[in-house]
Amino acid sequence: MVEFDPITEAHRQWSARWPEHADHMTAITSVMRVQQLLLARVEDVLKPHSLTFAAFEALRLLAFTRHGSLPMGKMGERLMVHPASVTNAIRKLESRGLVERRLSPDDRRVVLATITEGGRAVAAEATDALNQADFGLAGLTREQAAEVTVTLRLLRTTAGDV
Amino acid sequence: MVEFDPITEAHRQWSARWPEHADHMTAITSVMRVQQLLLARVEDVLKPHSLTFAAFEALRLLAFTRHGSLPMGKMGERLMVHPASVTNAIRKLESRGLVERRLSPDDRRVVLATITEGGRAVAAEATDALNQADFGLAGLTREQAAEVTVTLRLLRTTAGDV
DNA sequence: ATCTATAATTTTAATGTCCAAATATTGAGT
DNA sequence: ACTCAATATTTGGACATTAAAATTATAGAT
Repeated sequence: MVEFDPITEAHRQWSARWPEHADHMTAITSVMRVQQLLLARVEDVLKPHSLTFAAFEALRLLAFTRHGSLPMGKMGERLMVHPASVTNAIRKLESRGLVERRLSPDDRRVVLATITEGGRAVAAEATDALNQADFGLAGLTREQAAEVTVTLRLLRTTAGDV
Repeated sequence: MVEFDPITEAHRQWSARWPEHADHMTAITSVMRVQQLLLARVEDVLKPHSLTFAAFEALRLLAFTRHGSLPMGKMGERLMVHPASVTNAIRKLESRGLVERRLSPDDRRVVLATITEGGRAVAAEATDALNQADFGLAGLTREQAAEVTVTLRLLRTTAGDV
């Protein structure tokens, strides 16, 4: 709890000078702040499993696939992150033996990341922990959580996503 | 535009296994994605002014104050970032002559960051650029932008913010 | 006066993200 | 076959963020 809300204060400052832009400024600031808060919460939950959120998402994605493997590039698309970030995340998982990398037999430019048995176990435990913690959103009902998604999808749409 | 939406797909996968947690998972993922998109847009607008969003916010905050200066610690509170991040941002601004640092006469533990005339000029230009670009949210009406803020405030409240 | 706990800031080290450039491989056209 | 543009991934560089330790200064208690 903060004595006063910095975001409300920023909106006040902006309204006094550029009233027609204050709402957009505040929306951005809210997104940045919420992301920061939620990421911290989620990573707290994942810490005992030695996973970052990015690593968790990569592992979870592989566990979902039919054969437990996916080309690096496809992972970047699905996770919506830069290819270099995938390289980074997979390297770390590989060093822990949770994932293996091999060249695709079909196209040797392609690197297939494959989840190991150990990786599946860690993914299952971490998933359970996050679900129990409701991803740091225990304070929201399912309806409220869905509302957040809907509102942000509107924003993603105008941003060229979706 | 993506052929299919990775977030919708993730929701489908989650629903098939842990239906009671799918909405919370998707809300988190949406927040992360939107933050990434908006930060990229905002930083594109700021690039010609050689400012990152973090640096812009620090400069803007100083320009708002009565005397154009604030203790480092207070800046961290207002910007809701780690003290080390403030140190980092101010160091960079100082090296460009946009901000000066001096010890507080009242308490010599305190460092006062003070915006210079040059800093005010850059802040004004960058602010104008962001306002013109509606902070990357040109696709949203003021009402829609306000709705984003309201929805996320609900989330911030349950997360102990506000 | 002196000691000690508290406070403000910086430094250091570990991570994570992105971009741009480099490397390797494929595939299409001639 | 041969050339060349396109594709997949990694590497190196620039930043940002955080936690934890170190530094310096203040203020309250004895």
